[in-house]
Amino acid sequence: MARPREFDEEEVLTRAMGQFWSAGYALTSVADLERATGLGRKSFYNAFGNKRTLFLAALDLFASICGERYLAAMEAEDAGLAEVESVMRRMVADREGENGENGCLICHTSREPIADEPEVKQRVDSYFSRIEKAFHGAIGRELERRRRPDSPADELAAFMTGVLISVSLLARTPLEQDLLVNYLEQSLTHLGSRIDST
Amino acid sequence: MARPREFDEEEVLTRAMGQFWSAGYALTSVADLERATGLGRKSFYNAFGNKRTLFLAALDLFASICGERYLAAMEAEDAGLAEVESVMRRMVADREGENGENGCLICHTSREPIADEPEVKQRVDSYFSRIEKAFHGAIGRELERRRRPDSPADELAAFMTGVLISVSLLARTPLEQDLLVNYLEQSLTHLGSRIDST
DNA sequence: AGCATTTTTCACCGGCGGGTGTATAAAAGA
DNA sequence: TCTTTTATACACCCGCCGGTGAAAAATGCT
Repeated sequence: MARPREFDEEEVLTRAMGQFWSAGYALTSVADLERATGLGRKSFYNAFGNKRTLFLAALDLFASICGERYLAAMEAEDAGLAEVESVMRRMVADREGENGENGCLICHTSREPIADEPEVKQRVDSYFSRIEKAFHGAIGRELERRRRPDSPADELAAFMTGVLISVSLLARTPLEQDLLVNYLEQSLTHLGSRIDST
Repeated sequence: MARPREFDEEEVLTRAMGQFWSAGYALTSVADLERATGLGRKSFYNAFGNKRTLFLAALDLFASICGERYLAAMEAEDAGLAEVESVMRRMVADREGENGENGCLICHTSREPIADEPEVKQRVDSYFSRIEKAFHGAIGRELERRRRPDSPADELAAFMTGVLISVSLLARTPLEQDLLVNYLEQSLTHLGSRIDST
């Protein structure tokens, strides 16, 4: 019927996400996206509408990737304190890998002006609440296992949510990796000791 | 001898700082600065050179103001755990006041592209290390008072540095104030318990 | 008053921002 | 082969960006 596309939409989206990830929305120009994806101007607009729409798609992709890599382990039926600890340690360790210095795209986005737009805000809020629910589930189960029905799972889940988001935000700071590791380990010590004894 | 200025340089600097504070460096245009200060284009360039130079001055002003408001209490000769706690609580409480949702200018700056420029990087680093030293001093004194010479003042100071910067960064996030208060209180609980007992 | 000096006003510059219109190229069906 | 449909290449649009030039206005000094 017509001329076929010369690019794979999913791969382009992945590259675009990488660009937003490292520079943020406001500081990514359409020229940057062309460079990152290899697409021409018009092909880009034909396929994705505009910069904003592409960004929303990138946010969704990121949420599904990171949900899989980090949150899924804590959302498992039998997840407990061990899973919380390993996930958090993986996050900090990942800072040393590819794109690691970039932290979490959604956490950064939450601090950009574009986060005021409803379609963005909704995505940020739902990701954040997914984080909190994941912690609540795992921590709650750990407390149940130790037969502490009246324990502060709410408080601890909210605390760990703050820690997780902080780690992502601190990742883009000149603070040394040592300090981040120490920060995380102390937070986990606190979590552990509050679970051990009320 | 010559025509006098129609503005007070210090007041203008303060207003400019406010603008950078709420929007950051990259997202503040010279037009924004004109609006915020009331100056005309050329007056502005005559007085401050350019946007970058003005920003450096704003950073210095901010460091001295915040150093006074927060760090000074912990840097006092006899400061201990009580001062650490009250300073941190003040920071979180300040989020509800004027400019409160903006957190700390220097913390935000550390995550902007301009932080790569040496003159900026140096200011950020020195402010961060001042924070860490302030914590180290107060926590160290508290530990001495309780006769714990072999205690982990280093670790705890680094931890609290992470907490302080996190609070500033989280301030610009859609997270609820409740969550921030809880995050801080748990961190202080951890600090207190690690000081109490090794 | 007249001059020297500085500040202010305002028009202007080239460059880059997001986004579009047009012409051409490539495929499928007839 | 010819038509239809869609994708590409590329020139182009206007508005905002940081920064500047030139002339007017306001002062102190003589």
